[in-house]
Amino acid sequence: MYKKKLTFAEILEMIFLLQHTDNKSNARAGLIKTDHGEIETPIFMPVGTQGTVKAVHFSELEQDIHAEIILGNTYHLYLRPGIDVLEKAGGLHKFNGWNKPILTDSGGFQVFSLSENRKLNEEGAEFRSHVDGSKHMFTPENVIDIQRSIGADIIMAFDECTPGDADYNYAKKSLDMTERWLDRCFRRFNETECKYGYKQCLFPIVQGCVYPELRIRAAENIASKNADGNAIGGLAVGEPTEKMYEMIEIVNAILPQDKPRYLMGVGTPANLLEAIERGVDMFDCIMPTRNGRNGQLFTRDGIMNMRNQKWEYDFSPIEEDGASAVDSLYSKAYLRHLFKVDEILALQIASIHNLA
RNA sequence: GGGCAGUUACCAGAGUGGCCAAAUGGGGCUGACUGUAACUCAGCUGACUUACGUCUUCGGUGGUUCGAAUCCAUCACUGCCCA
Repeated sequence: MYKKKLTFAEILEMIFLLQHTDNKSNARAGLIKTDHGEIETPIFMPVGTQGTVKAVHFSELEQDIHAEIILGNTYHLYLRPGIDVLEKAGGLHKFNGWNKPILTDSGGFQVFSLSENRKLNEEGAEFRSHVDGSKHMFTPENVIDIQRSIGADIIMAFDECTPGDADYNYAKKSLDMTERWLDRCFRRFNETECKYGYKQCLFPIVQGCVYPELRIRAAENIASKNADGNAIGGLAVGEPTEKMYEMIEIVNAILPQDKPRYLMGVGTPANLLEAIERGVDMFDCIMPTRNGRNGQLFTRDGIMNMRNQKWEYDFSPIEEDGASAVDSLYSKAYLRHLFKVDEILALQIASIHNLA
């Protein structure tokens, strides 16, 4: 239980204020401070790969969904609109008009998802653009530079997101390289600064696939970096869900208590709750927006495909304003259903607060 | 009244003697989606069957043929053109 009273100066210094911890689980409630505002954790961060959260207006994000931070993606923003455009605009916040915190993923996930379009080597990853086939090189150094230009509040180390079914040897070699890349990321990060006058922080990413030995090694290495926050990557990428939970437990036992823990790319409502219980503070996932666009909801009665006839829909509590765009409707309905989970979390977190 | 074209599954529309229960779209049904190359993808969509398979279909009827959605005759209907 975190009981130390902090001075105002101390609070200002901290990026993460751990407010309460649960005594029955590893769940915590905290506050992340950035120059674009505060984030209450546990937090789900909607994904806005290309600078905009698909099918959801910023006004909806703020007023209906109460998003406190959104994601952008280095690879996608680098290709379009391009770094020169973003720099000219004064960074992504100015470019897209989102004045709250932003986190950018490094492109490590594209190393995984666009694996047919890239070649990996020690130097970095050579990509062929999925847009026009042009060749581009991503290295730990230029990925940091690009993220400096994008100007997100939280930026991510460049890693290889190892597939969930990788064998031990591959996973180990992959982790070895990710760790070397991490050192290069920090070096570059420390010798550069934000271009727009506010603070950026760099989160390293724990890899190691489903192998406890590798995860432990990775977590220990990353814990020693004393970063402002730490991420767990390479999960929900093909491994069994139980393995994912097991890895989270192993890693969170090692990662610093007093820094936010970010489980990348996860996930389903159940995944969120399970991970919060294991001490995760931050999440992102494309699932709400994609499933929203594809008409699928999570309900307490199970998965619901909204385009199927057997369901009778009652949009009345959702559509007070009579908006007509069907895809927007799906997304909003979905997002609200998902963020109903937030209500459950809110209750849990409230109970944690009461215990304090 | 004359001439021409056509009628195929829920709809549109291929198919012009056997490899056809019949391409492809749409529609319908059902899944999937986890740091977003995906407002996308996959399966099913004549009947019975878990399946193998069997049966009934291509406007109606009657033929030709070992075999017909496909050829012939005839009837019905639709569209266009000329009177």
